Amino acid sequence: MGNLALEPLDRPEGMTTHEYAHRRLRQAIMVGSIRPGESLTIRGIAEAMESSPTPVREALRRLSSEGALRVLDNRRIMVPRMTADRFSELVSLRSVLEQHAARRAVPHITERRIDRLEEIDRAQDEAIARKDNANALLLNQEFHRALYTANPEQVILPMVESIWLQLGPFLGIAMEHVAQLYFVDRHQEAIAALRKRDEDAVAAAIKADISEGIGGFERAAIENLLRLAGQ
Amino acid sequence: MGNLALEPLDRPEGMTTHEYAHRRLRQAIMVGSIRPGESLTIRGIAEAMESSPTPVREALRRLSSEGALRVLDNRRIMVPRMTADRFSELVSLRSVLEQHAARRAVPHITERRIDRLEEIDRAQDEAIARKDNANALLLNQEFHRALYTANPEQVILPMVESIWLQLGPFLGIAMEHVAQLYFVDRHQEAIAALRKRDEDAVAAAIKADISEGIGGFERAAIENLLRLAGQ
DNA sequence: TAATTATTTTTGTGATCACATTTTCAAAAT
DNA sequence: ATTTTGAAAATGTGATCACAAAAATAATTA
Repeated sequence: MGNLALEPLDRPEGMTTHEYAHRRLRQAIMVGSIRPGESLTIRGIAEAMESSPTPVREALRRLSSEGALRVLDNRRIMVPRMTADRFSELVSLRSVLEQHAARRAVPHITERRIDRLEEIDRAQDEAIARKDNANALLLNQEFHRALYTANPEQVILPMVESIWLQLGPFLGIAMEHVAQLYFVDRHQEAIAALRKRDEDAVAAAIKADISEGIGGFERAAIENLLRLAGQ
Repeated sequence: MGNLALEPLDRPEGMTTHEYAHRRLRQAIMVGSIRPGESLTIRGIAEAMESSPTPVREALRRLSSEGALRVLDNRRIMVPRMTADRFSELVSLRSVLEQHAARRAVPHITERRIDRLEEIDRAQDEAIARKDNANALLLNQEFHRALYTANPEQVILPMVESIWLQLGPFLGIAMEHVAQLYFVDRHQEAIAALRKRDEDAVAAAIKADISEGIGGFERAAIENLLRLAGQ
């Protein structure tokens, strides 16, 4: 079952073991360190994190409820396989969900937060420049998260992150087989729209960001990629 | 912490204890048997279900990831309180999400499934007629679920159900304080649109169904209701 | 050699226990 | 009467164990 590819990830004092296990596995899945179809065992993870089955089970249950893992009939747990249909479903849902999240954020946005968005976008560009795919991915998510969390009432974000989690493993093989993930984004357009508090324009920017970014994978390309990765 | 108000709920042979605990708690929350702000204890639930802490913890973790429960800083677990803002956020997201789910279902709909929708709608009307609020609620959900699951690729449904879960406890107090939950629906309109495979009309029907149904709660009414319930 | 059977190992599951923290409740002090 | 202190109870947490089912491996048979 592999070395889990889990960078240890710092653990704040007082954090419970099950929460730590959850965060660590989640991070690994999010950045594509675990491949679609790979199966995880409770004891294996417990051993890898030097803990015991009980907290690991809690972490795995949470991740399965978050769509990141699938529990099979034999009760074994694996990272879901990707298909072209599922990918299309995920991307179209992501578009709808994030447009809505963006709209609901606009009334609460502050100049201060927009400045932070600029910062994050700059950092992402740097990561892209040095071909640091994993960090570019994380910074891209950080940009979107920083926008949506302007809205103090957060019921959407967990769902958005669930989609990211479900896309993660596929992005992992994409990054492995495509030399450089094609990072186009419409962040500057979104920022400009935010400065004007133009809800429609912000939503349009997010829509374009997604459809031209991850939505750029065409059906044939996905199937080809999956075949390449032996899926 | 009360008697949990958990009707035993039949347990298929071979179902694990943690899954059973999850289903039972989930059902209770969904139909509003557990009040907002009520806190749950691992041992209490374990005792009520005649099992032990381990599987109950797994169930509670899942429910917290599904938005049905909130884990506090003191690690205690409770049903989230409702506020007018949160309610508005939930309903607007529900509208967007279910419209999208409906659209994605239309291409896969069959006459057979539409017939089943008619059946469910009839059953719901009967439940309403005999003032059986809980079952009317469940049958309403069943109607929506039966529509969305026409789409074989299901990433949306868990999110839709997460919203239902988060609205459940509030609906519980609503049913308690408003003699009869005002059940307006646009199911017949949705069915007619489905027969014509008219995606826009289906989405419009769902949108109206939600905004005239649960969306009918006005801000003042919600705050009043919460005060009445001692929230 | 291929298929079948038997054995061993792996794995998920649920109960139990000890520990630390938090909460609750009673007693004491201001 | 209110606050403070202290003891007792309740609670979340994580490790361990026994059990049953499943998977993997070895041995046997056709």
